[in-house]
Amino acid sequence: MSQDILSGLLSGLNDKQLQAVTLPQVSALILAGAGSGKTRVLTTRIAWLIQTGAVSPNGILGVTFTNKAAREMLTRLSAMLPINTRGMWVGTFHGLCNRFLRTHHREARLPATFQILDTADQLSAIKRVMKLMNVDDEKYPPRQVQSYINGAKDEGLRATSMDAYDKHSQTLRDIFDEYDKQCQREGVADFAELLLRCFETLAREQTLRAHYQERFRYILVDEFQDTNRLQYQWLKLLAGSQNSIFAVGDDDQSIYSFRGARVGNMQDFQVDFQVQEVVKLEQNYRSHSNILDAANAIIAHNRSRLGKNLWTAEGGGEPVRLYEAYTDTDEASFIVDEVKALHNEGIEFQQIALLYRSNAQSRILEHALFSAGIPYRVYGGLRFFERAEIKHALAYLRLVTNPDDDTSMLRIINFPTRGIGTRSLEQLQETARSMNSSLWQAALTQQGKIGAFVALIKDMQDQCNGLPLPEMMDVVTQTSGLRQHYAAEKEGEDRLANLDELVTAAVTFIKERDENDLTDFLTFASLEAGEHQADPGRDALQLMTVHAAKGLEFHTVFISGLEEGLCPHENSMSETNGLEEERRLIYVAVTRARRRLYLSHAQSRMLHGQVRYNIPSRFLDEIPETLLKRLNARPVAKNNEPAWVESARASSAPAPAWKIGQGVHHDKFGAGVVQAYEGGADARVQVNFKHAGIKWLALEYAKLTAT
DNA sequence: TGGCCGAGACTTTTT
DNA sequence: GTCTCGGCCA
Repeated sequence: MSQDILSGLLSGLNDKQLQAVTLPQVSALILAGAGSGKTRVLTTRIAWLIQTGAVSPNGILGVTFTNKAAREMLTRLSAMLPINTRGMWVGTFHGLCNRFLRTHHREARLPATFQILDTADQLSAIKRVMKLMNVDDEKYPPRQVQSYINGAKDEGLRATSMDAYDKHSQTLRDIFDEYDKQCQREGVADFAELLLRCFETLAREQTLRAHYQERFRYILVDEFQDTNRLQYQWLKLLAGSQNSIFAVGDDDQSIYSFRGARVGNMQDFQVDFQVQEVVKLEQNYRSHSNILDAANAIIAHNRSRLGKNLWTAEGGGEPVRLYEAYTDTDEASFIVDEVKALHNEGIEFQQIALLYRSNAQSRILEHALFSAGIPYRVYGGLRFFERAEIKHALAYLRLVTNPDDDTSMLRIINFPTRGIGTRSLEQLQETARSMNSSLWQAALTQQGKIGAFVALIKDMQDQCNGLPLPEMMDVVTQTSGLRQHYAAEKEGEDRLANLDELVTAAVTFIKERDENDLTDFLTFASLEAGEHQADPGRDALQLMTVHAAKGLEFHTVFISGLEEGLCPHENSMSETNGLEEERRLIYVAVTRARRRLYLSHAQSRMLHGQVRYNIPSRFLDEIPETLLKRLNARPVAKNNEPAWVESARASSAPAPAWKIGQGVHHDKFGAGVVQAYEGGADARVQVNFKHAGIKWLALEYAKLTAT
């Protein structure tokens, strides 16, 4: 019986995958290329460990970066094995640290109901600290202060260990210090704090550390190339001297260094954990080889690599299409026309993605799509729990559990307006400061409007006591006056609908987790901000940045704006290894495509309200010409046809007919035999090369000679 | 308190 | 081009 499960688990794995899954208890680095079955290996490894009796589900720690990835792992796992995954520690770094901190809040020196600050909350908390400290926000832009603080925490540093060699860095350090004190006072933790606090607690509390080290015999990490210094230290601490870490990652897909991700962790890991063998998963199950060859050729230009080459058992497939547009609008209309054609051929819109380097590029594409009536969906806007009305409602709820949360208090003390103006607020803040207490404590001493607000929150606390979550949502949105406020607003319907949706979210939360704890729900809202404004169910084209596309795949991918300055982005050039990261970005983008890939650039484009003339991205030059099919714009379009149609037609005229079975020679691929032939606008031949394998070659460009 | 206007920014953002 | 923020006025 269990033998059956075991062989079922392992069947269908290729040699490398099998090797990775069945490694003995050693720390291992799995270099998993794009589309190489990484998630499958990771989950099968866990299932295999459990099924062979190496470890109980309790002894496994599985870490990912996104909630989606964590969910995916759990879902697959429960499909593989008849186990209850509920008690398993599989989750995101933040989710797991949160779990730890809730359980051991005393040792971590946090209130049991501590709240989590998201990025926006953190920024306003920083602004508050700076105001209190009388720091000039022209000299110290709050956003920069924020990235200073987060950058430090990501490295595992506190204010006390920050260098301060001049006035400026001293001030930054002081703000950092004050900010942390404020968070502590208010019982809140930002994202980075979750990790740092968990790390520090484990480092300090010997008993706790021993307990978890004893427990987590097998630690598995997804997207290891994206770990920052602190996350790596955290893993090391948990691993201790006897546990093993199974790290899966791809250095070529490291695109988050601007957020503290440190590819160097992969090299360090090999040394620190005496990794004997790096298992490389290079067989790609996603794309045709023309696409992979293009990706390989591009990434080969990077110097700092662990080294890896993707290959596929499938054929060459279609050539990579390259379009040079005159303007950004021309580029957009080209894409629209191609998308229409593809859709007519039966490709679903949702199987087509338009990728770009920066969000600013989406507008013009959206405009063209909208005019053409093509349904599309843009990823990356505000998420559900980030919407203003939702954050307002949540702020009331946060005060209900933890009235000392000043950030939430300030958000809603006068929203909807109840006559508490800037002046009275300043007085209240002054009082709080002199009492060295939270705003709430100060407010308790007040009469008048502030007193009425206190009474309002107390009333909510009473009403919510013992209620199911969805009803709490109702109580709060009613009692606070939020509903009335939005009902009276001209365009308030959407916001009201979102408030209703909040109730639904609470219902779903209870159904899925079988718990009714407000703090848990609020944590969920912070840690899992919800879908990026989705309109699912409808077949729509997918628009997103390259970053957002990581981990996804599509039948057809358009990568637009491949121009110097945009991609590689000009701002990246001043950063160390900036160019290499930009190249990895292109690599990620290219490897999203299964069957068809379009690359495009425009000679001129409107950027920041100015027309800019860009030269084609250097990355385009790195793709071998033999893999490309150029669809160039023509200055004049006849018959109202898009310019590129004519161009394609014009190039179709002379096509030397190759016969199947004919021996040929190619400068790069060497000797081969023609296997298939296609005529028409883009005549091409399929050649089976002795050494390079089967490839489709565009006759227009490939220099083939008969042998 | 809210609305309007001008200045200035503007790469990417798993949590 | 377009969004956000801060200041100023009704």
